[in-house]
Amino acid sequence: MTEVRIQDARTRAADNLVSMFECQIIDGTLAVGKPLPPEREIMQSFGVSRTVVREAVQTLAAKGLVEARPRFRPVVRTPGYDAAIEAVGSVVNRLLTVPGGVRNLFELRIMMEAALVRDAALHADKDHVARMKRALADNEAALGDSERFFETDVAFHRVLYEVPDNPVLPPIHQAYTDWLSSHWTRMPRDPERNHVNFNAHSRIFETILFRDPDAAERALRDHLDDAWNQVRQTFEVP
Amino acid sequence: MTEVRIQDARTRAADNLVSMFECQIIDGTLAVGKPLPPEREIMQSFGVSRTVVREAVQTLAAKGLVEARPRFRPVVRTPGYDAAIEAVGSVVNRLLTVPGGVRNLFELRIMMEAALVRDAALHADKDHVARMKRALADNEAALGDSERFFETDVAFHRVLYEVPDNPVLPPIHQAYTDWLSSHWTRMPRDPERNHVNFNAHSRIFETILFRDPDAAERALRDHLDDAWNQVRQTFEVP
DNA sequence: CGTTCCAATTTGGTATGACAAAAACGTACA
DNA sequence: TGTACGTTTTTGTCATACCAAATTGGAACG
Repeated sequence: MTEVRIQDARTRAADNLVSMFECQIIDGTLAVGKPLPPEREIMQSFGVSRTVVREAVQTLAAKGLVEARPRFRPVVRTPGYDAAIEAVGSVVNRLLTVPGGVRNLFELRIMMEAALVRDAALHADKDHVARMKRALADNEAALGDSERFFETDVAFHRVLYEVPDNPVLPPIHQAYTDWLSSHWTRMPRDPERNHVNFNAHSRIFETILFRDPDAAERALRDHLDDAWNQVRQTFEVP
Repeated sequence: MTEVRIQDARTRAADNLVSMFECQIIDGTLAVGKPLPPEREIMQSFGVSRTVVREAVQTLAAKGLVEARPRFRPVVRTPGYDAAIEAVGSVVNRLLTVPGGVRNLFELRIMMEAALVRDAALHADKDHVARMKRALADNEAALGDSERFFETDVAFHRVLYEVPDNPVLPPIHQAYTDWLSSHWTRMPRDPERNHVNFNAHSRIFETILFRDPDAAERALRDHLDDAWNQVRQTFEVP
């Protein structure tokens, strides 16, 4: 009985296993939500040791293809854009520590949200507008409570990511807030700033209502530039 | 000698090790480019078995924090936005297989490049314009060679990602082309389409020269929408 | 017939030891 | 000084063992 060994000296068995699993996950042989076979079963069917199997599974989990809670069987993760975001978490966190890292990411966010408000000004329908209006009302109601104001602030911006109806966008917003929030929360919260931010949100909303993309972009850039200036001292040491 | 065990029943030792390494990498204890300590040394200093150490290292590699060539010591990777892109590769590939996955990603690209040409029309300096001009010339020179035309096509678009001078953007362009190229290359290449695309590029370039962001965005959207219509039949089965 | 509860079994997490092959190292040699 | 060779590390993999937690199966019970 000759074992089929796809393995020369310069490839790890675990990596091959990972590739196998990736294929089986993509083509549906391993169905979403279903657990992987037991490790001992895998090692038999692939003719490798359990060490290799475990390393492979660990890698799959790190890549975000399976969800592996300790002591439970790893289950094939439902393909979602949030998994993708999660997979980059570690690297991004590292990038944020290098000089200019936060700034680069924040500028990307500005650019993206500028595009989003333009899109909203042109294409937002009644439902989107209603959601924005509601988010704005929540925002106003929380003017006195800085903690809640932060939440409603995030929620207002999130609506912008929902307008184009592209499932990639909301997870991106989630990622931005996750990654940048630690820098934001260090910022001193005072009610006066809440008012400034709320007014900025109102202006953005108005420009969208007026279907004026240029004004919308300008309002948003003013808002985020201002926000950036508030936060920059927190971690920039010039 | 009491071992310090940060470990209750519901956390894996390997995961803790990964966290430790992540911290040490971020705070510079593990310098960039330097190899990790030998596995046997790690297992002693952390009081875990080699199995655990190997799983941790494998995970670090999957996350893109270290580069682990087989048989070589894993070296701490230089923090780059390309590493982040690479980390999501597996998940994205999977997303591209689900219905509408390619379309979602392509629309994100359209939105982003629309923002980029607007920015270029407003802020591109002489150097950027020169690079675009050159890329366009290469593009024209390759009109007869579909293989080379594709390369110069990509190169032209890349310049757009270089204008804002944000190091996040070029890797994003790289990611787009990596992820979508497999779908593009299946498209029939005929010289006539090359001409159409070249003309579209020319138009985009002109509008940027004229400092007309609206026209630039329109030209780019026309270009990419057209490209999308060409590719859609390749993988859409309506 | 359905539910609850307990024990037996399975399975994941970890440790240990072993070995081949490749890399790193040091030494002798040209 | 530079190169070739042999020794020592070190990685990749396997086999085995053990514990504790999770799963399973069935018995007891309502």
